[in-house]
Amino acid sequence: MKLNSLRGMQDILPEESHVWQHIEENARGLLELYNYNEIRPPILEQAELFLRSIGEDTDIVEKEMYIFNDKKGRRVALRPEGTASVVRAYIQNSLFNNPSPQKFYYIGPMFRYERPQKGRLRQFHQIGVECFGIAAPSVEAEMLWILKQFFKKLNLKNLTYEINSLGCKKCRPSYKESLFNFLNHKIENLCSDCQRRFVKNPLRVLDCKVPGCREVLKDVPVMIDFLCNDCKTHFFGFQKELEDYEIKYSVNPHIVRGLDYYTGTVFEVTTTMLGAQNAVAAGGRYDDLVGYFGGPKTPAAGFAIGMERLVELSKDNLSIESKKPIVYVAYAGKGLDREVKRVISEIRKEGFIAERAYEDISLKNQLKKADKLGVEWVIIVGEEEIKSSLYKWKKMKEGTQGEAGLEEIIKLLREGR
RNA sequence: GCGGGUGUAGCUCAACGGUUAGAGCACUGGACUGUGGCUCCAGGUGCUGCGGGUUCGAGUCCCGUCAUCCGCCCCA
Repeated sequence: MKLNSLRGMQDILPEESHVWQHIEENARGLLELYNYNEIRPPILEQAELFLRSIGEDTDIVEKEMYIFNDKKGRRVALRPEGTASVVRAYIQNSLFNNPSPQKFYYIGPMFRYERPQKGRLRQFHQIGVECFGIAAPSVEAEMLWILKQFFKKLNLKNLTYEINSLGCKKCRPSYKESLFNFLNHKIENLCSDCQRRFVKNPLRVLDCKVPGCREVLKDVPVMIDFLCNDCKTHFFGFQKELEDYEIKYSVNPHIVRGLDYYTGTVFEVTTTMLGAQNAVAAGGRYDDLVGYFGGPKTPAAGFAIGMERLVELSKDNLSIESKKPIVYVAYAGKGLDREVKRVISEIRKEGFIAERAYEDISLKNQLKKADKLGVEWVIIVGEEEIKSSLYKWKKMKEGTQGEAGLEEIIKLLREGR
């Protein structure tokens, strides 16, 4: 019986994991410069955490959650996103008693039970960032700035920055009412999906791509026109900051986001290079969520980057230093294992990735293996060499070889690096 | 959850419904017992995704199923 990985769950093999490591190292380095520090919440949480934060009527909760009962019958779920867990950790550990702002990042797997396609998997990975305690738009503006820096480091081009404001508890209801009234007598003109959306979550109709719906939506009221004074001030302040950072953005009133907890600012970074899955990073403000979960009323904002999409976009324009071995230590003759271990361990001590034969094979085959590994140097240990304390070295590419003591060989390796 | 494409060796792909299913690359060993690449030889390369059906005969046609890819929904 052949065992395969589950649908939508992929192995990240060494060749690609080097790209992942490169991206992750860049992300950590950059985020820590902005005083974001890593938090590692569990991957499994009480299902209710997600049900309540993301929203019962969202697609994520309705059909995409990995949710099941554990041995004690508790409802648990694999996290479909990171924010809810970080909010939970923030409250549970009373981190609101630490000086504000509290800033976190995480890198790890998320799970959504969806139909896989290009750039979309059931287990996927996000780099997520959350900032608690600051209401000013400078937080989310800096987030876009960080994203821009990050994408620049990874050599990514052709990215679009779009922003919107979803309003707050005060102003969103009047907008929703206006939207409802607008759509209510045009409902026959909407596609079947939108008719369903209209009942469950009318905001969703806004980003429908069906031409007929787009036509209906031509003069649809937009949230921005309904923002209360506070939200308006915040949104304009946000845009002013983006201009300070010289980030080219556009206001897209149809961005609604798939999670219910967003308030005010939302943003998306998209590309045209990934087929239907165009969002590379997205986020926004969620000023009510901490309070909703019983913490002190705390403004917050965050975003997440899709790792797989990032890897897909960047692997071709990054030159990742290969991690293949530089040196192969071969032996010629029997009973030389101790000496090989001594030599190779000296070489590794110097920081060179080194490989050797682990079982008794001919020198010829060792050379063959060394060649296939693409090593630059082969050091040959034999009885003669032990007697003279001089080892044969061979530079594979040039085919040159010579004899030298271990000290001198290490010097050669250093020079050749 | 819905629609479409594709399933043959580890990989890329051939084979009119008709012998024992092939090629290239990769892999392992040898020719070459202390020297890789080139060449040659030998060799695993395989329940043709799985299960039914049609047929004298199915890798090939039909149905189902699973997997995968692409799209829809939605999202990172």
